[in-house]
Amino acid sequence: MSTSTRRARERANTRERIIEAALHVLETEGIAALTIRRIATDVEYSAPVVYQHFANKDALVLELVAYGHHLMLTEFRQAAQEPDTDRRMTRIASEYVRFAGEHPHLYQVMNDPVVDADERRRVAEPAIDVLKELLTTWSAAHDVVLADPDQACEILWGTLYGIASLSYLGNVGNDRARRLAEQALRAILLGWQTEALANGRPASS
Amino acid sequence: MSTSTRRARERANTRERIIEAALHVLETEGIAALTIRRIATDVEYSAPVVYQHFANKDALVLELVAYGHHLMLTEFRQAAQEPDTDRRMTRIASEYVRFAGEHPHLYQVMNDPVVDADERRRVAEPAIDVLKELLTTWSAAHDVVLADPDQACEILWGTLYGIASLSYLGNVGNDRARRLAEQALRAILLGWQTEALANGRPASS
DNA sequence: TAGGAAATCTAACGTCGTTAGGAACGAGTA
DNA sequence: TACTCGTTCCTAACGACGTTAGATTTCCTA
Repeated sequence: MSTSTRRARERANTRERIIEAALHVLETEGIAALTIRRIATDVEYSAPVVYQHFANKDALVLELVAYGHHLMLTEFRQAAQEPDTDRRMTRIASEYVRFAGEHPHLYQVMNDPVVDADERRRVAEPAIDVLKELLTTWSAAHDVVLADPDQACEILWGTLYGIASLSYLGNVGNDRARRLAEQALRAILLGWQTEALANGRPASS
Repeated sequence: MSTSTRRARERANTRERIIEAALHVLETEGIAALTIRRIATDVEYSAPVVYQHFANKDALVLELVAYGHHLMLTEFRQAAQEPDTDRRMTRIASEYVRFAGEHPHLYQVMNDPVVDADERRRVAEPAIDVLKELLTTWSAAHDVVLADPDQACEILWGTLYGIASLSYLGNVGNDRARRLAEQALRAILLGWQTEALANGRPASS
């Protein structure tokens, strides 16, 4: 009995080591270096051992994607502690882009079309939920009734993703991208605010 | 003399056929099917022949990327004919996202980090310039002085890219993404307008 | 200590991008 | 017409990839 639990513990341990090795390779050398053989070598095993812990390479990569979103989520929660409602939104924007700049390869994999769309959406959900929550409190604080909060959240998420991509695709530097994101968010929110102010009817119709 | 020109013509012709075959494979079967051997088979040659026309696969792919931007540019120019200044901007947004939805695999390759950043930026430039031009006329028509028009253009470009990506990454349907893009653009522009109106000073500070 | 399951390895398959080396072709010249 | 030479093209191969099969070793248990 005790030996079987120990074996299970060892199994879980090597599984974790594989993930960590994969993450290290990805972050330090990019996605091109992320091969099964390379990862196996780093954990001092032969390649087939990896397949005892993951069905295939995609499953392993998905684990990295999930970790990436987890990491991003914690940074989001930190930014969400900002008391000022408006500044909180721009900080989220800034943090999002900063994350993409600090973990370019991880960010790239997090949004790589090769990983299954459903899985990608699933692991991204918690982070999106934080944004949604912040948007809700923002709209309440400014008496802005959004006709479709989900839609509004998707707009913000897409905008942040796009501007962060400008950075990691090399179109603009990360610092500049952060400013762009902050301003984009500010402009969108201000637009919704004025729209709601102009007609008593809800914004984002 | 005449034979050498004929040979050159034939060379250029097979080169073109290779590009067309590659484009066809990409658009109909996706990037995973885009292999040198497959393309060579489709033009009834052996694989090494491709390397007489392109230094490597990346060079061939870059040709597809350039074509994609060319295609997008023509659709942009068409949308730019819309007389109404505001509607013109939302139409650009809509067309951008529609393009991504109609040519998902091509769009994916157009923004794939594996193609060189400088080259990618270079081939994308004309399309961005159209957007910049439209933004300039828009700001003039609304007496909105943008502090940094380039920055403003980058924001719009990034936003469109992000929201279009929501569609091709499978987060939202294409029709919905088009509406999102239109609204995002509308909100941003309205935000800038308000900002400019509020203080006599320029928007997008 | 013998047996059997679990863990691990080596070797291989098929595919990829890419290159080397030689065969076939076709135009200009003796 | 026969020779030559540059171009064009193909077959074969290399190394690396993800992945699987089968043999071998390790280690617990009875």
